[in-house]
Amino acid sequence: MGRPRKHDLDDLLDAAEALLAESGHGALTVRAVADAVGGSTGSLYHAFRSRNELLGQMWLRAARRFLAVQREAVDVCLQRSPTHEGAVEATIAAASSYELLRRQHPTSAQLLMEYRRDALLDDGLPDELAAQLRTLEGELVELMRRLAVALWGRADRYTVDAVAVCVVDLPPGLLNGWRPRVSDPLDSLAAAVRGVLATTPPNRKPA
Amino acid sequence: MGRPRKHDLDDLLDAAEALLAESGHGALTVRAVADAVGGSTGSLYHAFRSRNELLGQMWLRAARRFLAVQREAVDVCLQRSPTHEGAVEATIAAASSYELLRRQHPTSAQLLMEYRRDALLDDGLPDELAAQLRTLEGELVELMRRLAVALWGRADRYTVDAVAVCVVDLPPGLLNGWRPRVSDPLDSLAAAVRGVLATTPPNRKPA
DNA sequence: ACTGTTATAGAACGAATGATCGGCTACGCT
DNA sequence: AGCGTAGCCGATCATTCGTTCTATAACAGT
Repeated sequence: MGRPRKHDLDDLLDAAEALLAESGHGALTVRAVADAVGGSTGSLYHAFRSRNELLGQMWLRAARRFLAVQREAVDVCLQRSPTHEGAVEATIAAASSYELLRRQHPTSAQLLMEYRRDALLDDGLPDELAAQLRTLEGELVELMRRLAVALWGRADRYTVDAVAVCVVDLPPGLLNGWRPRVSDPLDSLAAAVRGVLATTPPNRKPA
Repeated sequence: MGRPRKHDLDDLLDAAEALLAESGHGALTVRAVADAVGGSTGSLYHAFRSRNELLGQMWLRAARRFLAVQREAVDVCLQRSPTHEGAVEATIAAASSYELLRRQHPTSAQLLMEYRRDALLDDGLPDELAAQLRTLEGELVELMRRLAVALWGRADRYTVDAVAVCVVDLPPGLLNGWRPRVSDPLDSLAAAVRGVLATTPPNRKPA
């Protein structure tokens, strides 16, 4: 019962992502999002409690999309070849999955690569949203632990740290396209990942 | 002639950097900078034509500091050992020089690692400032060309691109300390640089 | 047709922003 | 001593922000 929605919630998040991707952080205002979908600020505040929650939902959706793509890429690689080299390729695939996401959801990929969560979101998100973000973060850690086990047979904080470097720290700098590249950024990323994996953990060499 | 300055221009830039580093992009307002040095907004607008020029000067100073540190690190390495391995270590030193800068000017280093120039500065900077930024960028390219020559004997767009990956793209993600690290980030960086350099250029292997 | 519920529209509000302006102060020079 | 210049101060401007508010529109159930 009640009046039907004029705009899907996803449309609002799409508009917000598009504004962020095309015009930058400063252009992402409540009014701009409302105008972009042909709505009003009032109805936007009926869909989201605050601007911060809108940004939080936007981030959560992008992160979910990313994790789904990354999970599948890792699964395929690990299943195809359960050797150490297979695990290395799985880690490269995990790092490269930003590029896969970009094909499906370009603005989501750009969002995740260009902005850190803390820089975009303020504190004090609604409890449920904060809980979902924590859950998702836990799932990402779990995926990294699986990679660590596949690589070195154990998932302690050293090995997981090395995987995190490859999967979290490396990709944004290498795949975000602000600098004109002549060679394929994915090649650079793969080389960097191999370099990091080859030197960790300290007392173990790849077979 | 004229009244002497109450606050050095560098003090204003220091205050701006400190605000940016400690409280983030949103806290860097004209009033906040003026308050931080115990001055007024009016006198700040006497020192800088606009907020944008203040940010531009801040960026320029940080970039100059960075290039100076990086230049010296590269020179020392290249001079000590003119072999290919020496050049590799020089490239690692260039990439690691964010860490050196952090010791001398912590907020400058954080500024350069955390914020992209285009994301912080608006267009339409004063001509002289824009020219100085271009000049500095040219000097950075020149330094990268020197590294490319030391590494592979030539500085074409492929080799310079590879050096740029190591020196420009890799360090911010690996050295910016938002994620708690257990192993030394500099080790990860060195490993990543070695990985990238080992796979470029396509038809050349390290001696 | 009436009622209840939900969504929308858009004006309005207070706070904060970048920028401007006129009056004032402290110095060097003659 | 008096003047010109450069710098400082702080009230003030118009604008824009996130948010709130009230009235209205569109549905479902009876």
